[in-house]
Amino acid sequence: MVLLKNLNYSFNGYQVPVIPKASRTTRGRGTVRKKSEDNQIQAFEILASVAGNFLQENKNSNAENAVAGKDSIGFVGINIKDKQEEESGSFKSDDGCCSENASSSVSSLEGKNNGQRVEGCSSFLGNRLEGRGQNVFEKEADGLIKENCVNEKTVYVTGSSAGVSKPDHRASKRESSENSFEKPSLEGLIHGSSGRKLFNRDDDENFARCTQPRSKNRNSGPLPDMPFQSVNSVSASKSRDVGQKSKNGSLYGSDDSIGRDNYMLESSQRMYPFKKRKFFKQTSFSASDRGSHCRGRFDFSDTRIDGVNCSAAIGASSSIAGQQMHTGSRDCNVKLSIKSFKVPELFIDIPETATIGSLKRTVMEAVTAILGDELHVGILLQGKKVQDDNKTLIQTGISQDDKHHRLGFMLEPRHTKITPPSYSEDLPFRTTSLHRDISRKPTSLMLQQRTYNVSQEHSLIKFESCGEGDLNVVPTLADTSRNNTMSKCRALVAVPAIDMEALAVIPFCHKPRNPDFVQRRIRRPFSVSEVEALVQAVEKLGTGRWRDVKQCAFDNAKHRTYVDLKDKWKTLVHTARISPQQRRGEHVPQELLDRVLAAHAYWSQQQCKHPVKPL
DNA sequence: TTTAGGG
DNA sequence: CCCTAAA
Repeated sequence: MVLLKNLNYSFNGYQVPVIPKASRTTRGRGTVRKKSEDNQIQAFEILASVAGNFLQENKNSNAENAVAGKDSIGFVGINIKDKQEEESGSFKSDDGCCSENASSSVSSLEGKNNGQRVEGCSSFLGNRLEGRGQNVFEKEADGLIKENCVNEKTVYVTGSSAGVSKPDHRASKRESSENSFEKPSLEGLIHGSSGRKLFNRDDDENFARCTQPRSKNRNSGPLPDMPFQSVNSVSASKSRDVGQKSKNGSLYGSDDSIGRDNYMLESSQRMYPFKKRKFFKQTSFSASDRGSHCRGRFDFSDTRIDGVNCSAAIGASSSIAGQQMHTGSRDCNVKLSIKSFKVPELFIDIPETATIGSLKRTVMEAVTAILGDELHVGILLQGKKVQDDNKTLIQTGISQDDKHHRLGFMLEPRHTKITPPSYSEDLPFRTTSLHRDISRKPTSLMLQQRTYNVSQEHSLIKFESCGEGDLNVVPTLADTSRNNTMSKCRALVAVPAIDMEALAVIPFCHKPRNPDFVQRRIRRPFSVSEVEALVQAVEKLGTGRWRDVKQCAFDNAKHRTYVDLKDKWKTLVHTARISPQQRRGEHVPQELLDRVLAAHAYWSQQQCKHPVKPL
């Protein structure tokens, strides 16, 4: 979560594909695989996780206190016909404060018109229901749909496919976010707003800070006893073109916005969320089925309701595809298919002097953060949070009286964690010339830092105020600790007191918890900055201590695992060995590649000749 | 959980 | 990036 100042842009309806997150981080094509098919809540959670959606609390007029993500995003609604007003009362807050947690309903739609389309409907807090393909609710002429109560965040979708979409609430007076949700193009989506909040952002560059020599904190354990000199000599021997070059540092001068742009482009292109082959075997539809239609059926009790065309929106900004529930004890499968969904509304704060490239990147990060990982899916049943993951749907009563079972999902941050980066200063491998390079960060980075600084001043979050507004929690065994007040209130994006580095830290983090589904992580190319950080860390720690490398240089980059670093190193070595013409992707400065080779050579020797030192 | 490598 | 055998 980042609370930024400067220029504020809000992006409405930035459409993104559903990106389920697996154990670690990610986005991108991914696979959602279901291993077991029991209809447990857990399964629901996973499915739900596929469609994430955040609700950006946007109504806080007080910029200083603006907190994004304090609301969990409620999205998927299954067979919910009744308004949640009654229930929502318990967690509703007049000022949009975090008291109401995720369970509040943003709007309730009752889709009854098959085949009708709804576009740009329902924008609560900037969230939009995305009507794509067929089977979407038609937006009502009067535009009611898009007027939703800001405080209510869950969109309920009726399973039946008949009727007219209609909002139950219409409190929001936001108009700005109206119907501009189609494309993520900056022009179309940005609209200046002021002093508003923040959003999650990923920490692509966090490592950078960690990389910089700072007070020690060696969690990594003892560093190799490598004589500084010898190291130097090693690299020096190979270099002259290696170490020496670094003093120029020109490599960082290159505007990496280019890379960023590519990155964005690439990202957008790889938004494809799942691996078709693995996605939800039981269902007939594939992830590629972008149209948001749902052929699911709801079957509570004995009555079956064909949910053809029930698609509609998934909560706040997601589109749901299909669902199916059976009552029986044997054949009861509940199927959900959540297609793409839109990112609610992103607020970006960026200095006027920022470059377009950095803006793009910022947006990218914001989106990434939102779709990233660390999300926790909550299941709401009749407005109450179901916390026992082990209960079956039946036990929970979800597959019974359809009238009373309003099932909803919400996304919320797992828990916030801020890990100050650490980095030991002595580099056994490099000489000071390197430090110079390292310290010289790319423009974009600087920009970011500034941004962070700014936000730092305004990132005060009040989780405290989350006390009572909580949902009525269905008393269950599991997850209690994790889902108590704190986390509940924090909703998707909590903004803890931030500091430069903390900002970079992903606001929510969670552990993989649904082993049933595995999704491929989205590809996230290493930026030059990251490569630099990696190189530096490896120079210092060697090639066999990825965990330490991770801790030292990428501790805050949750999306980079030590395995990733190891893999990256592997590719870097390879890259360094091939001709520049053969290299692809963002160009890594030759200087860095040289260092890679040098370090690789050095540490290889160290490894082979155990305690022996090279040269 | 980490490493180390192949895929 | 993923998957895994080993450690």
